[in-house]
Amino acid sequence: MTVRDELNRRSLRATRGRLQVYEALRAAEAPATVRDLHARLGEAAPDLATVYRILERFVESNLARPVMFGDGLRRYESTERSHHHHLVCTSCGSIGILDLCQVESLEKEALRSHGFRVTSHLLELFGTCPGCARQASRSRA
Amino acid sequence: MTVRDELNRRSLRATRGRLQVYEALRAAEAPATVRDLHARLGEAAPDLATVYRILERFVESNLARPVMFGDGLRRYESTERSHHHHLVCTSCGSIGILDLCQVESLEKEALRSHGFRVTSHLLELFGTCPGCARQASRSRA
DNA sequence: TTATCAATTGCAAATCGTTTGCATCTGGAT
DNA sequence: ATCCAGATGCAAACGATTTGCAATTGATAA
Repeated sequence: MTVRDELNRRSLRATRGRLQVYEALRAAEAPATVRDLHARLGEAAPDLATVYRILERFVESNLARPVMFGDGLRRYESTERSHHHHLVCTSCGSIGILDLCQVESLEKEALRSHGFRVTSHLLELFGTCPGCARQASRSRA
Repeated sequence: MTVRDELNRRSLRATRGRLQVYEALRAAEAPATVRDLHARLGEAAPDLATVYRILERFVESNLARPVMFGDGLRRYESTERSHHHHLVCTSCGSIGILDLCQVESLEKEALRSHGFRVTSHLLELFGTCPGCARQASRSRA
């Protein structure tokens, strides 16, 4: 399915800006901020405000997913990859992907103890990636 | 242990503003934004910028803990209550507390599959509280 | 108690991410 | 080729948070 089809299927006009942002999102190796995406597109990039609007639409249409690391910046990632969580290295900022999610038991507990029905969750893990751990042990030596 | 002691123990001067914010934080039934806290203190409240600085200090000193719901606002809660997660009702905004945390297995998996050492995490659950669920079913009827 | 000084605060201005109003442009249906 | 709702560019507005700096004030020592 081509990009245009994806957009079409969601009745989103296939404008140049959308095609560009869509590609940038796909190409990103990690969740990207609006500024990141905008910058990656260089000269031909649509206006920054437009990129904001495009991503808003993408989220509504489930082409993109917002990602929050709690640093006040909103990031986005393509929905091509399914639900997962991130391993955010607090030392170098690298992002790992954890394709494991075990919130069901928490959801059950929320329902059991509070009668609360969970519909979505926010879960990100922070720590040290192997590379940074190696460096740290080296410089410590 | 009195408030002053708590502050003292962390070599934080027991200023009026700190005492006030500390009490407001304790009294809050849910994680509160800086504006919330500032507003709750009314007339005698320290400057808003000061409240920001006070909370910054409180976090450093582990008297307060930042809480992120991904809506772009930073909230704080007292650390008197130990580590837990929140049940955020997306309908009425009420906050429930879940004193259960099962990220250890995820941490193990992160280490096993990525060599990533988790040091902290961000986990919030969104959904519908029992009150809102009742209302919804009623109006649906 | 009083003097002293670094820590703290108030105030205003600056930042920064994000949103919005509005006139213009354009994709795609006719 | 025409048309128009939807999309965009641009600039201004916003709201949360931060910062510079001068004035104030806890807490310690005399």
